[in-house]
Amino acid sequence: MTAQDMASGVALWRQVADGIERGIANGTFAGGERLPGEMEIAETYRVNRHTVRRALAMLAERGLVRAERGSGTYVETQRLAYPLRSRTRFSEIVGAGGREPRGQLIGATEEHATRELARQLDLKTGAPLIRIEALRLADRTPICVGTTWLAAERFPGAGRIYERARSMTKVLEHYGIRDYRRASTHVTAAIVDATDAARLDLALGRPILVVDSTDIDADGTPLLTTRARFAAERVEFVIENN
Amino acid sequence: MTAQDMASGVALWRQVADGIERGIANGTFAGGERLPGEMEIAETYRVNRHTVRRALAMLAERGLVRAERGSGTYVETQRLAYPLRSRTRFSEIVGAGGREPRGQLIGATEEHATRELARQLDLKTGAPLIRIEALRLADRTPICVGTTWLAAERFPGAGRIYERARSMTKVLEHYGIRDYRRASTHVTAAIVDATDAARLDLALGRPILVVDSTDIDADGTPLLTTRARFAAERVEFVIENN
DNA sequence: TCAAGTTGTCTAATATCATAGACAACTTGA
DNA sequence: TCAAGTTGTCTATGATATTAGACAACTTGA
Repeated sequence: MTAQDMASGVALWRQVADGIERGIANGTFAGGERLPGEMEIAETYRVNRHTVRRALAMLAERGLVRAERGSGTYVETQRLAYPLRSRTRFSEIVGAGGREPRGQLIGATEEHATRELARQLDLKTGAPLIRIEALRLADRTPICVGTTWLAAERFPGAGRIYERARSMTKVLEHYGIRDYRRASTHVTAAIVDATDAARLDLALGRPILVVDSTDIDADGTPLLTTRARFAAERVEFVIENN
Repeated sequence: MTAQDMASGVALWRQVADGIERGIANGTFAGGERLPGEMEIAETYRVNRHTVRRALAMLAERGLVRAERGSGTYVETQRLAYPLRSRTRFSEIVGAGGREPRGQLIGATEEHATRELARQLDLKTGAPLIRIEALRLADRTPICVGTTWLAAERFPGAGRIYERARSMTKVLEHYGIRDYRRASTHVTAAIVDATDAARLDLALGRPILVVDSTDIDADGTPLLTTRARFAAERVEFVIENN
């Protein structure tokens, strides 16, 4: 313990915790990676192992790391802070966190509107729909799979356009819609099914967040409705109360 | 002491000191003004008077406040926090502190390069130089006098241009240099001489900080070298370690 | 299976942090 | 001059932070 540290007014364990957190934030310790052993950390910070343990306990409580007895302490895969607002796009959210957003088309098919889908899109039951299945990733980590339904009459060939653009915003732009917003958002939770588990690279039995949302244009006309399934352990919805 | 404070890892006296320092920085407590009494501060922060005293002792040691027995504790004339980075300009630093930066040309003359100046500017000994002497102030307080040397062949008439622009950045822009950066910075201390004492409005015998620096362009070619003398009691250099 | 290395959990001693009270020394204004 | 209010200094006590050592429980790879 140096004289500087003694006069700093910041506890040693806190300094160690801050240092490790910085390392996680700037990529020195990547998500899922194993941290140096407690003894090694203690030596690098010239501090007792118990002090390191206290720092790690704080980081563990905040969910940044996870200790595994006998093995080591690992950087928890960083949860994506996902604000639920009316005008944010997946790419913006991921980009804001310094990660690269990716989109991947799983498939586009045609089907007919169920009563529920018809109600949400303000169509008649049985109306032709385009169903787009897409996977969204941050860097190489799958975040969510989303199923989007659009009216086939208004958006003919939307599936092929999404395949090239890989962005629903750009698909709507192709049809001349530059301004749209979230009309409603419903969030619930479930257990992942086998299909989504494979797509999301999730173990069976893991929880997912299910988000049903409908987007409308400036006139209030429904454009599309989406059911997105998020890997709960990789995302954290943020509702801002201002 | 709340549960939050206990787990923060930051000592109470440090929190109080930071709070008072913030108050000084944002103008809640102006320079020269009397702080609330120790008892009053203790009550506002809900801590013991001794804890406040420790906070004030730290601030006093850093020169931000000065205690006067029987009277009170007063805010010392604010020291300018001056970051030593490769791309910051005097005007930006002063402006960031909410003060108005001013520059004042003392004089511009021609002279020949000494061996040392030639080495720094990558010229031959005896090469013609332009020597610009300038005073820099924050609001009405002199902060430093700087002597800048430029190669006369590359920057003909730089003195007159500085006189109008009052900014070395703008002088370089005039010669088509939009990007330049600090190549080296050397800091030492000395006692002010009579000439600089008058310019800086400093008492004789007061310490100054002497900063020798050389700026280079994007290609690494030396553009100018400067010896700046700062009134030590009005400035505090900040070196960020990240 | 075993050795080496890891995290988890005890006990213990020392240093620092924070509170509490009392009084001295000093300044200020009535 | 004097009372009120200020900072300076001392003692004392309990809580927290930090270090130190030992051992258990567990994982990993040879």
